[in-house]
Amino acid sequence: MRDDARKKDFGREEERTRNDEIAGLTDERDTVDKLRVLSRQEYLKKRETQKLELLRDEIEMQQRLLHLQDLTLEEQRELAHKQELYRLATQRAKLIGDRELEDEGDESGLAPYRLPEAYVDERTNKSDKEKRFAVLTARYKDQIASKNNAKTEQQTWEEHQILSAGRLGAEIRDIGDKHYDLVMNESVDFLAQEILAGSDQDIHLERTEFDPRQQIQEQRKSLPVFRYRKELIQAIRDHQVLIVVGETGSGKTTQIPQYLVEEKFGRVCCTQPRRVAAMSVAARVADEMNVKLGDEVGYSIRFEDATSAKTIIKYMTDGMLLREFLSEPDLAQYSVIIIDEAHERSLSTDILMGLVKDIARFRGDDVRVILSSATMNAEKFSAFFDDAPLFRIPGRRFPVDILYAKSPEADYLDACCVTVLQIHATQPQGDILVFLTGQDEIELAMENLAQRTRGLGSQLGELIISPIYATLPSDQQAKIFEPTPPGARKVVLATNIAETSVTIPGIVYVIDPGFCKQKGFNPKTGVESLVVVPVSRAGAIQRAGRAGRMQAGKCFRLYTKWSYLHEMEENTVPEILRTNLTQTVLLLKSLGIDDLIHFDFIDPPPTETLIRSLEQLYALGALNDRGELTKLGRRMAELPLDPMMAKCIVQSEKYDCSEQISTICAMLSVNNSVFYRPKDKAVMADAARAAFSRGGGGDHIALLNCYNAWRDSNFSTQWCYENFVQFRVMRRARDILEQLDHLLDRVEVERKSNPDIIAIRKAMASGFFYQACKLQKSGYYRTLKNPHTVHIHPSSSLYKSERLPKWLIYHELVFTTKEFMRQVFDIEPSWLMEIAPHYYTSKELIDTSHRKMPKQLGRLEGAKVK
DNA sequence: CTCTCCCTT
Repeated sequence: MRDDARKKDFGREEERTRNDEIAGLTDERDTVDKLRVLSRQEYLKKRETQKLELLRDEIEMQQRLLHLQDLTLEEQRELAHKQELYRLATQRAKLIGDRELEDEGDESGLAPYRLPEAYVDERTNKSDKEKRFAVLTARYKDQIASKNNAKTEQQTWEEHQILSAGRLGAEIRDIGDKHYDLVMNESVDFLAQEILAGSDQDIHLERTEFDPRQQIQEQRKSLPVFRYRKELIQAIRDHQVLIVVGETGSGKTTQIPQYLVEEKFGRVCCTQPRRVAAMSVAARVADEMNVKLGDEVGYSIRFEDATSAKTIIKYMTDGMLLREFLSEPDLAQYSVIIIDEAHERSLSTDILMGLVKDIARFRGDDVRVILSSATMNAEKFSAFFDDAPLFRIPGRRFPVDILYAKSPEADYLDACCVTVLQIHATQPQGDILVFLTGQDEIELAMENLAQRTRGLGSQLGELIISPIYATLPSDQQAKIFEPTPPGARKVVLATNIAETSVTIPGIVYVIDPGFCKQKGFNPKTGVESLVVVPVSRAGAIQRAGRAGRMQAGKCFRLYTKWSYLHEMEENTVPEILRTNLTQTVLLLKSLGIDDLIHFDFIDPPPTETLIRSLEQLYALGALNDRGELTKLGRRMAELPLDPMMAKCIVQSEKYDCSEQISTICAMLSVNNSVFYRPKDKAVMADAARAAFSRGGGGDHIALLNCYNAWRDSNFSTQWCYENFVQFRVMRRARDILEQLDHLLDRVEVERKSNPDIIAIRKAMASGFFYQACKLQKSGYYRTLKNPHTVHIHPSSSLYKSERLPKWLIYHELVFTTKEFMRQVFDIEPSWLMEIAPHYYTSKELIDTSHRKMPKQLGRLEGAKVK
């Protein structure tokens, strides 16, 4: 308190001196100018770190955008340029420390470096879409401008590509090359077996060198889809549902909506499985049509709606369209519905397909449906939509040689590293992409590679090792986009993120060990799992394709051709078959779909999953005993949360703590790592994390404390850094909280604050009573319903508690090496009687405190006996 | 005494 007051006084003092200074000036205009300068100085000082953050985000954004368009050298160079700017700017910030920005400029006689214009309004901290997209689209404009030069690097590059693409299935080298013996004594033998054919007949484009607008139109005409325009439009006229099969680079996502608008089909919506894709494709199309983004062409994603009454082409995430069904069940505003990337089979896409099929029947000739997919699953989609015709458009890709291991490898991680070095020693220039299963494995591989390359520096070129996975802080993610220096070779160790979400420039070689981590769900126990499984053939093809984005490439599969053909599944099991569907079931119920067992799913989920969801919704009071949606259920469906959390929010009113519960729900929603734990600073990170749970109350209260502390720091990045908290994740939690706060009005919950941790935990328990468990004599826990043994996850704040709580509620049950409860808090059994008398009998909730319960020591002994 | 594959409302 006192500290705060002093700070405020200090601020006022400063202001006073400044005002005195200003008062000394006679000319009013000078005053204004001076004010402007002062405020600018103030502004610069205050916002420098945040601006750096923005630049970094922008880099990240652009990197994510890259995968949507064909990569050009311009794009890469611009990105590299930005990264260099960012590097210099951060370096400079470090160097000058507290010195005034203006001073340095004077000393050197040069204007100090200024960051690009911020596109975030510093008052509201909201992004200004127009500015933001001016920054984003500048890239395309630059590209067009530079093409007007006599012979650009772009042209040279493309000419080179045309030549190299001519040799389809370029020579396959014997990997057991003679250079290789110099480097190491072990190797992995490969057999060259097949070629993932390229299709690049359209790469040569004719150029007219005048108007940039014309250039854009020329570019559009060069896309493979263009030559099929007439037939495509005719097919759409003739058939209500059409499956468009086109590989990446065919231009289907950007062009088809434009053709439809040019042919006056009416309003078009096009769904994407990812947010960045929806945004960047919309930006691209707005540019091609020469309109302002958000007018005729717009996008709609969570937290951002860039559409208006004028919008005729709307790109959106699939989940967003699903939400639109709630307010407009027949989607009457759209004349054409395009579901893009349907082959990815995301949960939302699958549900959409069922709903859209129904709409198509209901609305008749009034609506057109287009499913856009890669080759896989296309026939299946056609069968689902009553044998809808397929329309095939060739893509644009370079050939990739595929090599299989001669015999299975026992230790694939080791085999990966050996193969990396084999490629490095024997293959021509080009970066390597290795697919691994998770962060742990990536870190192991980094160590392994570092060890193997130690002392080899003089014999081989430098090997730059970069990791990439989703929870890696964004500044470290940026490393994979840095151009490889001449003579060196980059190795990117990636998770599945590199399969679809991020495209890394310069990759020529792919190493595929054939595994990935995959989420699963056991409907009988409600346990989620995250286990390593073999990839499907479709996944393997997708991975191999990553080698052929820039030039002809090679893919090394660390499994035999026999296992590829006989042991691997054809397709990845769609998400709908391996997730908890409670939230989806609630959504469908609120859309008036009563008979879920017979809903038209393209792949019907296990009946147990649906029944479990229905039971849970009944227990929560969202459905009545006839399975009909209740008023409570309708309110819960409005909230973009898991029904258990939605229930907590609705119930929080009773405990006067809706603010606290909303905060906890927002923090729980950003499920992945709020807390950052680098290996070398693990002790410090753990200590910082422990500080949030000092007052007790379990992990949920710790999350609340964490958010509030960050809010009290005025959402500072520095604070995040000091407390090993990920800024990116916290910012997302803030967005979610803001959205929940708006929705409180709609679900008629009053905003109230109550810091009492008992009230907060009771409110949380009113949604999660379903997931309670009780300490056993063994020192382990046993769930009350569907009894089975579970363990507190070691990352939990209650893991090390001296006296283990007798009763716990968990947020999530995940099987990895054991059945772990992630995010737990302790409760009194009497609360369960108070909250869910319909669900528990008093017998189940007998307090056994009179009996002797084990402490931490006893638990360990128990483990030893077993 | 363990890590959290990837997405989305």
